[in-house]
Amino acid sequence: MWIMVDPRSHTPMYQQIIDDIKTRIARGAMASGSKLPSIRELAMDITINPNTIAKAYQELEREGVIEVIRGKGTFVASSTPAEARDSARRVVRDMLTKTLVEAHHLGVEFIDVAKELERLIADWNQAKEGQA
Amino acid sequence: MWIMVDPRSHTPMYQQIIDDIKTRIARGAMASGSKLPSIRELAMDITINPNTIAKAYQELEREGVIEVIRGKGTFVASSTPAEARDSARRVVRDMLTKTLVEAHHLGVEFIDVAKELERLIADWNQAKEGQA
Amino acid sequence: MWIMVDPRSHTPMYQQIIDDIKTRIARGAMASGSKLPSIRELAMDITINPNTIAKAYQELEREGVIEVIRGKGTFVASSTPAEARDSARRVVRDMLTKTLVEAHHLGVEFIDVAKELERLIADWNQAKEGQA
Amino acid sequence: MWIMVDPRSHTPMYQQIIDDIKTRIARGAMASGSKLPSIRELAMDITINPNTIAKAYQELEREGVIEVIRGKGTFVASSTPAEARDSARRVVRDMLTKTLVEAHHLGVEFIDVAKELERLIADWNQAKEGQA
DNA sequence: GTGGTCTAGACCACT
DNA sequence: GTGGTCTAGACCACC
Repeated sequence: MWIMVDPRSHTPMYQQIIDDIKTRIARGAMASGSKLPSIRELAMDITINPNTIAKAYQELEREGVIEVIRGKGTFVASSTPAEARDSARRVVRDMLTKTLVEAHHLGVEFIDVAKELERLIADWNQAKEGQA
Repeated sequence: MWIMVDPRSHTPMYQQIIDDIKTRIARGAMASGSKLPSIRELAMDITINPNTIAKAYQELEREGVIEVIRGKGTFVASSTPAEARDSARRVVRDMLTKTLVEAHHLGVEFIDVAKELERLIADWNQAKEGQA
Repeated sequence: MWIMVDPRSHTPMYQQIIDDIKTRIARGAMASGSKLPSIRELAMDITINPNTIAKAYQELEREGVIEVIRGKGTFVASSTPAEARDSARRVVRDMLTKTLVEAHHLGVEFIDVAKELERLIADWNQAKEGQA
Repeated sequence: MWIMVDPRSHTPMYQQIIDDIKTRIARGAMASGSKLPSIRELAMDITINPNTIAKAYQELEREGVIEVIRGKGTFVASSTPAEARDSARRVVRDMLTKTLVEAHHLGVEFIDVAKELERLIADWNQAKEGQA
């Protein structure tokens, strides 16, 4: 796996790995049940401390995004964990609100934010169809 | 001022203050040129160390959100959309992308994200009119 | 006098006044022996606290740039104070060094710094001739 | 590292540290990617509070002069001339103008300022070759 | 009165 | 080990 991590970034490396894997799954690049590289394997690939990978995997498991099967490996979980359903809307709304605040201070019109979102969704869906 | 800070949160307190103030300004709750509470005053109010407030104010000034007038106090800057309109778009797009990734994992449909955004913008504009 | 002071700037207002007056004299806009506005007069003009003006004048007198004649007013001093001669070169060299350091970090070539300096000197001399 | 800081100076200690490090890098005394002393280490050396060093390092990182790698240390950034080439010129011009103003008051001829600058550049380049 | 700097010493997150 | 955050309390410069 060709994960890119930037040690200079202020977001911790383990978080970057989490974000990267979540994005892949979300984009459809990794299907449910597909196998993730082992910790040691991935650590070699991106020359990073295995502990850092382990921490990322641990957190992803905690969030229900991946599943660890002892002796077999780690796999993309089948679907959204049930308990998260409730807070989902709130999380999304908070992120959108932060985006609007930032847009305001950067002088970007709200209408342009909405347009940008629609464009991103369109691109996304198109990419998924391409993979199907 | 009734800023709420959670000392247990993972985002640093000074950052929470920054976010809070930026949100207020973006929402129109604090007009251009209006005075912010003095560092010591705010520190008393939310029982936090003045240095922490000072750090937040300094960062806000660096971002051009507020202005410091020596010996007088700190004030909301007259909105400076700045020259960096290009990078602004990129920032917004990145935030939206992260939101979509998160939405996917939480099982929220993209169409609902778009609807939520439109609802937020509508609320926002309405609130601003209410203040005018 | 039409001094421009920016209360938002991080350089203190009294220092801005000092810099402004020194620049005028250097540029030849104020000749030796010419009278400066009184503290109260200037304070009214730029709507600033008289104490701030007083501090600027005091510092300028200390540096030998202006002279205060009791009951008459304050005037541009005749020439460079004698004692400063020694350290003059060092001060200029330090300022140039700082400029080079900054230029390096900003990615400006040294040759361009030298060219810029020559251009500035040329402009300056031309302006002076225009006034003569 | 043998940084000299004068606690009695009017320019804050953290700024003196910033200036010193920027000068070293510009002079070529510290190459891209080389490691800076850790905050605590440097704090011990010059018997100064670690927080003061931290503030200097943070500002240097903000300016893109150094890079922080979490848990590893801080390193000289690979020279980033950045996109702001335009404003760079303005900064340099302003510094040169201030230098000329000061030179005039100190009785230093402009031609001597230009000569001094050329001498400094020559010395600088020579020193860099010596290190290569 | 305002914000800016510095110290001493603590605790935490990341690698 | 590294840097980042926070506190308590001090002193200073500016207006």
